[in-house]
Amino acid sequence: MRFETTRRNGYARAGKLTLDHGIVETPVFMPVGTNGAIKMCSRECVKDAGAQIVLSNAFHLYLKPGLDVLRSFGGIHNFASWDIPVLTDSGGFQIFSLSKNMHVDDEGVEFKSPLDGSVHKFTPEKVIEIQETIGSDIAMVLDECLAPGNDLESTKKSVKRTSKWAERALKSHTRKDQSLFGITQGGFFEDLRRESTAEITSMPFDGFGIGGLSVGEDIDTTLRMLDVVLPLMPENKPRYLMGVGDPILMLEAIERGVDMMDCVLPTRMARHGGILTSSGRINIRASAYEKDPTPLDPECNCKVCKTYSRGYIHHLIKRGESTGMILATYHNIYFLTNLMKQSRDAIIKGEFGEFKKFVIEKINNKR
RNA sequence: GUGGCUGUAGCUCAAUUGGUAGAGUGUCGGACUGUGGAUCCGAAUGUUGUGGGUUCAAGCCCCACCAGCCACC
Repeated sequence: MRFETTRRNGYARAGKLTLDHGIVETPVFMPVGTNGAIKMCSRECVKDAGAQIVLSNAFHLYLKPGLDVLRSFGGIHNFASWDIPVLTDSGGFQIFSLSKNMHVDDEGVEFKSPLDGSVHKFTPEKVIEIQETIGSDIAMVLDECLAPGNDLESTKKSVKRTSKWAERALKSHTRKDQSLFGITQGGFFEDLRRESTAEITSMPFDGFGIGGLSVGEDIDTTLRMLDVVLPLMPENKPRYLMGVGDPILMLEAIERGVDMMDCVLPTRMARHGGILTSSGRINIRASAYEKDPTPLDPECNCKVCKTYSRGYIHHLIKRGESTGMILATYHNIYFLTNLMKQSRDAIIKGEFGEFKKFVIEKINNKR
């Protein structure tokens, strides 16, 4: 892996990430395909919508189809016929989001499969093994992502644990053609955020994730944490803000120096009729769009917006037609990849501040 | 034609011995951020087929009518 920042505008950066399966221009949005597919979007559509890299998930792929199948195909690229870079999340987030059936200790995480109730144990080493089998271009270490509301003491303990896990992950990682990212945590305590960032970034990872944000806290808190953390991160390595896909928050993150982001929100929302537009989010199910002949976003140049009306997609989504979900998903992915591309262009021109202000004002005005 | 059953929210149905109607679904909004096409939250909706009667009180009891279904001639 090679990463270079080609241009900077304040703290915002335009960069280029070179991976075995392709070059990724940053800032970048990465659509999420947990099970080896972006829901409602074929590989062709994903690429067509502008995605340069996609996410998958060690936790889910390990459960199904399982390592045997992945091994027999020689990894996710061959299995899913994905010829673009793939990043796999470790499953750390699942500890948090599926915590009812999990038990965490210093050794690792024991959990019951939500699919069949079987018991499994993830350790930092196991999660590396899984991701090496998957063969993703970028692997993430196992971390512990706490829910908001944890006190200082338990968060501190969690930060220590995440650091220890990071060391173990580094030691067990063998594939030279796979990059490994560490993940910083720290809840909503500035000191712990600093501590975690210092510890994790002192280790020889290829890049660094910022975890545990956008998990229910308000946006001011998120931004405060970013303000604390980003200046402490190495200039020469990519920074990945995990789980953020709100346009405004993405722009705020880019302004502070974030290079990569992923989120299920745009694709999940699309399936329920949530459409991202340049003048804010709309719910296409609303009866106001029943007879609307205009495109989802009049300012969008994507294929869906050039072809279909709001009224038609309103009808399809309300009827649960997968075609409606497919069209909405395509548009939302296009919208975010396009927003990233525009951000990049603005950074290169040295106009990111103005660009961000313009976009955010437009989104806020219409609502 | 005769006998029986049924008629309650758009739909499918609840409502202990008569005490002034609820649920699911659908509809209309909203939430969702390292993926549940999942889920959650909020809202609206009925002169209980029609017309009478009994009763302090009727979706429940009585009568007539209407509609649908079943059975038998």
